[in-house]
Amino acid sequence: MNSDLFALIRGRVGAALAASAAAVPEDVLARIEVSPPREAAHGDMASNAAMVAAKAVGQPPRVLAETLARHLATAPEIAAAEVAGPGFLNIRLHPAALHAVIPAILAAGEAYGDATIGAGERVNVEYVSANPTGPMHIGHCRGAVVGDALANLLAKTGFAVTREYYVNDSGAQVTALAWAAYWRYLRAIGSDIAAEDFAARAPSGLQYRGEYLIPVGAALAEKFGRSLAAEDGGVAPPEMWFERVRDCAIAAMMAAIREDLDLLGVRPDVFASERELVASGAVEAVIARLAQAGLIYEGVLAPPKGKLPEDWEPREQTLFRATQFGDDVDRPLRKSDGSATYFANDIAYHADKIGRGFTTLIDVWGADHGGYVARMQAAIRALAGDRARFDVLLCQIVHVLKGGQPVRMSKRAGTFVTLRDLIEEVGRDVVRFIMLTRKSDAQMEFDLDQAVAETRENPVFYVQYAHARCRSVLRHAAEQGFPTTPEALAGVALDSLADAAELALIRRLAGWPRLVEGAARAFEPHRIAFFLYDLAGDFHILWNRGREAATLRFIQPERPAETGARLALVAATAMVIRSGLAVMGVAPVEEMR
RNA sequence: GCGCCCUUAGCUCAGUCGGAUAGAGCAACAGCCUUCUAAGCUGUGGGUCACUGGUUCGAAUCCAGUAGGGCGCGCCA
Repeated sequence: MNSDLFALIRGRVGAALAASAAAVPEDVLARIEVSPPREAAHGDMASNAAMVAAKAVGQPPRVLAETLARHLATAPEIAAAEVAGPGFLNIRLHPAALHAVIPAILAAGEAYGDATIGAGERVNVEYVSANPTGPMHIGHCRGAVVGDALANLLAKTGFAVTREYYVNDSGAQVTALAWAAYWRYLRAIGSDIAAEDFAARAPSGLQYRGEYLIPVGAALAEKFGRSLAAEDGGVAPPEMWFERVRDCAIAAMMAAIREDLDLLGVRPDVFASERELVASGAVEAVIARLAQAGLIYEGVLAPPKGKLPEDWEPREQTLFRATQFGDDVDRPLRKSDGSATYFANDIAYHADKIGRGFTTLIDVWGADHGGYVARMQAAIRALAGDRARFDVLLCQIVHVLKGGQPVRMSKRAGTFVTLRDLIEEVGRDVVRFIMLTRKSDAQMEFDLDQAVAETRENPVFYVQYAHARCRSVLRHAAEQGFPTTPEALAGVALDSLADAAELALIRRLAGWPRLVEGAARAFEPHRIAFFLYDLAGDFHILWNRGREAATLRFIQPERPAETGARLALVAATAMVIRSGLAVMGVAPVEEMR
């Protein structure tokens, strides 16, 4: 059977429509849905087909629906189809059709729900891309998890996914990092130069004062001795030390970031270096391309409307005609010293991705970069027209709560919560799960107390608990001599599964492929978390029924046939939970401690 | 001032390319259980989907405007 029951029935509806009416346009067909009904009393599935197609067919919705219902009633899976409301088709399935979901799951394993909508299209998901200027903190964490889960989701639905991290190892922030590391170096070789005195001598002050650079200073002292300092152990001219210190500092920061990512279970396929990109000439090449296309000019931008910045003065700049591609203003590509802006580098980077053969580019950014989306969109349209699709997922800020109080984070005060701290406090799987319990563009509160609570309030616990219960049942059954392998359970008779709670659980399982596909199309990995929470709820209900009525327990030693059917259902449930957790990058637990 | 995102139950949030009587958890209230399958279970109340207008068979969903919140706004990345 088709392993997506909803897709199967949608096919039946399509066939019924083809048999009842003249050709219906493609765009109308595409709008036909077969979905779970809001009310369980409406049956197993509902379709809007008659309402959607009524106009094209030239019949009132209810009349068309009656015709479709008659055709549908002849389909082997369908027990009844009736018309309701303004023209809904309510479809009731034969129990056997629902039951067939279970062996399909057991046969497919974690691959149940895999789809082919990606058709092998090459997608590049760029996420995290934290500047290599310090350890990762909570602010980076959400984007890392969302990007990683999205990549998993797209891979599951047939896209050829590359996970990429863009290393901003060029520019002012990295220069500031080099100076900060140099200060730590001077301290390491015995200089007592104070932070304020050093800041006065560094071109952009001393921006990174965190203790995490102390080991970098020590390593520099170890490697270079006093050779990077002036005779008196003070600040030497940058030509003497800058590149070596910078490279060393970046390497140390990237090593730390990779460790942090690894703790989180994030392992990018590609680390793309901005500095290498610039060195390769790609930026000048892409500016030349745009110039050739007539999309660059020297001009003066109008000041922002409303209140004028204090230091505003008109300046002539090299501008990209972003307004031709939907942006509000044209955007500068060069600073006044002639060097490229970050935007110019980023255009070159995205052009590079397109050049590597990706046709869908997805960037996961912090919400503070929201104002940047339109110009990047414009640049990509200018370069690739409609040959490449570009989407940005903006991740809103995460507020951390402890004891009901917000945990204030300040780099300067040194109180920011690092990713490592967070993982050590609640665990990697909890971090990943919680980060996916909100739409990415909604603000989120991360309640440290709730994250480790063992109650229904904690979705991680609730879902893991359902999986552990499933596994526990299967372990007990195996001890009592019941077959519990997927192969064995895929062959058992399932007729006895007729309880309302059992059928509700099966319906939920049947919806997994549909959910996966929808989440992938919308780039919304958080839907997986909500689905698993609901699925866990359905399972827990069934489990609790057994507390009251012994005959509803999964294992019935005197009734091997019913037990087999229930074990198959339990095994299928565990499999779908595993499958969902795999997308989220969370490891399923076999038992609760 | 302009642009983007957001506004759904007391709280935190779901809500599928527009679909039927808008859902869940928490909190509140009322019962049950006091056990063994494992950290309780069942039920009830609670909504002008920020507001106003529009599109249509049908709008929380799309469009326009208003109010409130977040983010951003020429050589930071």
